[in-house]
Amino acid sequence: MPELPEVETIANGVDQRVRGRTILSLWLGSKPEPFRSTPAELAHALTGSAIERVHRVGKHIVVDLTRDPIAARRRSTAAPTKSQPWRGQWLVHLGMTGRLLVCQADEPTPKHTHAILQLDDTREIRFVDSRRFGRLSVLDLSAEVAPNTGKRKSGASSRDEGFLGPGQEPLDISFDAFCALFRGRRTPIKSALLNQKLLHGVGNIYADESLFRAGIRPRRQAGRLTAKELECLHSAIQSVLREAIALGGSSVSDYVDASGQKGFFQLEHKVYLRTGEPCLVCQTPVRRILVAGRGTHFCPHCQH
DNA sequence: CATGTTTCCTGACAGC
DNA sequence: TGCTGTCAGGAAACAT
Repeated sequence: MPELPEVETIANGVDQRVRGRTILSLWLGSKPEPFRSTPAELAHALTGSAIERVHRVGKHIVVDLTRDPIAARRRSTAAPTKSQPWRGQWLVHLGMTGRLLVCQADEPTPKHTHAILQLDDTREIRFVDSRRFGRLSVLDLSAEVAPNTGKRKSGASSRDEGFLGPGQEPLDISFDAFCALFRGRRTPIKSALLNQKLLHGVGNIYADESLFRAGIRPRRQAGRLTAKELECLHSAIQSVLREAIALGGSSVSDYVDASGQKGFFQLEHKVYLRTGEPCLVCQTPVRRILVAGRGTHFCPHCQH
């Protein structure tokens, strides 16, 4: 399932392939679940827009879009002399099984394709998602930025809480800010790590792997970790995520990047999906429990 | 507010 | 072979 390292890999791959291209047209499937913006909003933001860059925020792939004033004027009769370029963003959340693929337009369309963006060459960007937990939405930045303050209007998009919300980037967060996230929380540390309102981008695989590396049991109360343990966890999360990004993510179930390549970090997993197998450090069988409704893997000897 | 539980989806896989 | 049942999980909705 795509978490931060997988999303980073996909976003980088898509960026390399389509940066600078223009979206000529858009096709949307009939299943409504994947669309958090209306089809009209999606069409308005995407059709005719140029892709300025593709990057990652938390678990979202963010496609920065622009339309220059000349093109915008051509599209409408209004002709302001000093019009700013129109700006927007296409947000893609892959959920469990979502894929964002760049391919030739004549390649066969896979089952569960929900959106196709035709580019100004012979290629397409396709959003494919069998389980339909993934979500597509667009932001109109020109409309949502107040002219005087430059700040986004409050309440512009409560639907995109996970994207614009309070969560912090785990690779950027300072140790002090990291500690503050958990202070006073009685929820299990694993639940806190999965909470996107606290940290962006950590999912089931990297929560388990980080807790193993830090030697902390997943059910420990978040607010009761010692300073030393928090220090271990802070650096464990960052090192696990960085190593996973370097290896192109973890390919469990059917994850592939923008060109269909698999990642290699699954070969480095110490506990995730290793239930009953010997711990690679102490040989104790890896145990599986349920935390926050998620399968949770840990070594009862190495983690305290 | 904080925390726990249920729901949405389909493919994979076990068992008969 | 083909059917049925179970399970996985991100995040939102709902319940406590």
